[in-house]
Amino acid sequence: MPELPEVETIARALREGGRGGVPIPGRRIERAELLWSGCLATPTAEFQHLLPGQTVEAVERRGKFLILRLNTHALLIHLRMSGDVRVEAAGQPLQKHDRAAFHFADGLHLAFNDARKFGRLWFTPLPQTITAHLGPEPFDEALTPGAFHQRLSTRQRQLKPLLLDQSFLAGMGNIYTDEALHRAGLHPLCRSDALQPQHSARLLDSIRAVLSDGIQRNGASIDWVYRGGDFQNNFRAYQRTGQPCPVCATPIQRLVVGQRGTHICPRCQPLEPH
DNA sequence: CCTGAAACCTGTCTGC
DNA sequence: TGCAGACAGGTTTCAG
Repeated sequence: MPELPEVETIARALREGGRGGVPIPGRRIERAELLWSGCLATPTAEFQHLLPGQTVEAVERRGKFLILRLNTHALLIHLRMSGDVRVEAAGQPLQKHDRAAFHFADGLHLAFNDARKFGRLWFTPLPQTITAHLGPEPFDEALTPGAFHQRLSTRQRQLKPLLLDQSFLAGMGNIYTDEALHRAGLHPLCRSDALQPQHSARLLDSIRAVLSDGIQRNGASIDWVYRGGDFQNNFRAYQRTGQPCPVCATPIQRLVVGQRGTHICPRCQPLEPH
């Protein structure tokens, strides 16, 4: 489920509580339990020896990474396609597909659940080395329309795969990319260096608009992967094949771009930008 | 540098 | 009911 708005929603719940969640900053991890060792991307020995006893000092998000800052290290969580985290009372039984559990000293645990086993954990003293390859945050004030246009026009890439490239921009996934391109009236196969400055500005505005909407609605819940958000009720293109475009009523089409299901309005999103 | 395909996995849904 | 196939919110790696 997780793109930037979903990860942001989870980070906020872990940090501040709300939506039934409990804040975890200030809590000490007494025991770390690895239920499927394949999810740990850093050495197991450090994880087992240095993690117990550390206290959660802060919860942050960078791109789609969830970052728990501990005393000397950080725990990074990437949910990939089907990952999820739960905070619950220690008495609650672990669930099917739980891959790791962090037991707090005061009777709570944080469970990392991931049916498809794509998600990963990193336990490291230098979290910035893990996130170093990421491009700018979409809401970074330094990312001006001019700077964004510069980034777009110095590459010769199809727009959709470029927006999905985390080293170009951090946090976009399949849903929000389709939604942003629809709002901007740009075709996913349009070349990034074919955009005029006004197109780039429109795209940046659209990206920020769909991400803001998603965050405001606590993310999107689809299929059996559920988070509790309701942005899925506001999709204009994503998974709306055959349904009318909310702008011009033309049926939404599905195509495949870069191996990803892609949804467009053929009328609002012509190949030649205008 | 760019594109497309395959790989990593399990679960759900559709159609025969 | 069973079964094959398509599809799924992501990322990495490799061939051309």
